[in-house]
Amino acid sequence: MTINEPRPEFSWFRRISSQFISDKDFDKLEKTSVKLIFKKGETILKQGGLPTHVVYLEKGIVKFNYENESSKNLILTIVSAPKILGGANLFYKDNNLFSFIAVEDCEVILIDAKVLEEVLVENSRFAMMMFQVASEMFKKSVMNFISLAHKQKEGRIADIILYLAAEVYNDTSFHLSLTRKEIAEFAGCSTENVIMTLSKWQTEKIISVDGKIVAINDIDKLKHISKIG
Amino acid sequence: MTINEPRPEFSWFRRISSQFISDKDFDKLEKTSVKLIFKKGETILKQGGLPTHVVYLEKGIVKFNYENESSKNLILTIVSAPKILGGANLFYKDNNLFSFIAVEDCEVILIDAKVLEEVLVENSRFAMMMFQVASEMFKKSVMNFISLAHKQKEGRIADIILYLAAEVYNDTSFHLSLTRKEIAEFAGCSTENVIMTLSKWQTEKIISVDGKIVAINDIDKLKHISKIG
DNA sequence: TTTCAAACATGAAATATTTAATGTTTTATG
DNA sequence: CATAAAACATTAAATATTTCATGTTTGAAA
Repeated sequence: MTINEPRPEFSWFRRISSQFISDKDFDKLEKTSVKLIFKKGETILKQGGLPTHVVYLEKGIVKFNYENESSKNLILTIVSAPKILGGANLFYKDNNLFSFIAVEDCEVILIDAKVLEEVLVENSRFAMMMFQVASEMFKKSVMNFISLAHKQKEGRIADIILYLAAEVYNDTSFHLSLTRKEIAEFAGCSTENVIMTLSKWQTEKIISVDGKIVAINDIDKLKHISKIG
Repeated sequence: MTINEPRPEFSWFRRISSQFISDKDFDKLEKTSVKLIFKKGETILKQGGLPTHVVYLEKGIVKFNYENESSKNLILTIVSAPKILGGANLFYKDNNLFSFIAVEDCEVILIDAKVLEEVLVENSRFAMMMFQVASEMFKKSVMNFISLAHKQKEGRIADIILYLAAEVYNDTSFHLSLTRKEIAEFAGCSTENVIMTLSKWQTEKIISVDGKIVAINDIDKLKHISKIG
């Protein structure tokens, strides 16, 4: 983790915020913010810690990771920049429910939570927008959980591949930055199951896998697997 | 479902709101609200419908129910009155992600979402408080899902019994208003599994079950089962 | 009160999933 | 570049879970 000067850009966040708050208020946020660079695998915000900052992800990919008492991980969702990382950690005063961990090198701006709250209180439309953003993230997690509860492994892994293509990499073929173990933690199953399923789909020509390179060849078949669970 | 006159009381909601909004604003909410009574099993708010109202649960118990394409249900969480039913349905502009269904007879006040939004925009501290409440609900669902993903059936069912005792019935012995099937939909497992597990715990004297009456005899053992998963 | 449907209950068979054992490949680091 | 650790991969055995078949009990409605 290294500190990077000078002042952060906030480009995407500035654009969407400008509809709701004044330049003065945005400057206030910017002045108390700090830009950091996290390398793959580094923890941006730790589960159990106090929510002193709100994370604006400017570049990179982040996993929402829950670790239980036995050190088993569960990935709640995975998001790509640009995004305000909210969910339960935004507006929520208790200790962070989960960690944010960089899945790829990330550029991140940490916004002081106190200052943000001041700005939110002064700009209720802005607050509403931020809550919408947080709800959006919540919805992503819930949909993943629903898949997890309703479907068998194959349906869950199909959902994850489809989700990654549509929402994270924005392409049907992509360089997978997650390990098989992480996909398993996302799907709530064993690593072996992920490996076996991907291999099987490879032989069935539904996807092509070459190490970290994944390409969806037959998205309809994948969607069908997702549907029948 | 029957309409009940005259004006709703809002007692709990009025009390917590009074710290944040004026009587005038509260009256505005009250005037556009309608009090309804739902019988056990009736749907208060339907999945897929538009979030035209925010639900204030004055009396009773409600399940958050998600139904998938194959008509299989998943219970996200269960809450008891008094409570503002939020989560993704509050402040969220898309169609409702899930239904609210009465698990026991309920007294409910439907608040016009548009009017509430007006009041929220005018009273940012009140808005923040409502966000907190919604986040609280979110946390409950997420914790249930985490249990679901990390633990085996017994750990999950133990979590549910503990949750119901602590958060819904506020007693270690209670009249269970859920069927075994509903517990299964909460735990994400088969009905048979719930029945077998409860019977097993009954013979092990961890709980007493007599039809709908459930009593926790050995809460430490139950917590241990929850812990080891 | 009778009757029917749903809920509750149990055990066995079928299926899904994890664990363990083993080996190869890739990746990071001294 | 060598080397160790992690990731990837495959299989069989062990375990967990669901499905199915069957029967009893309970509760709501005619």
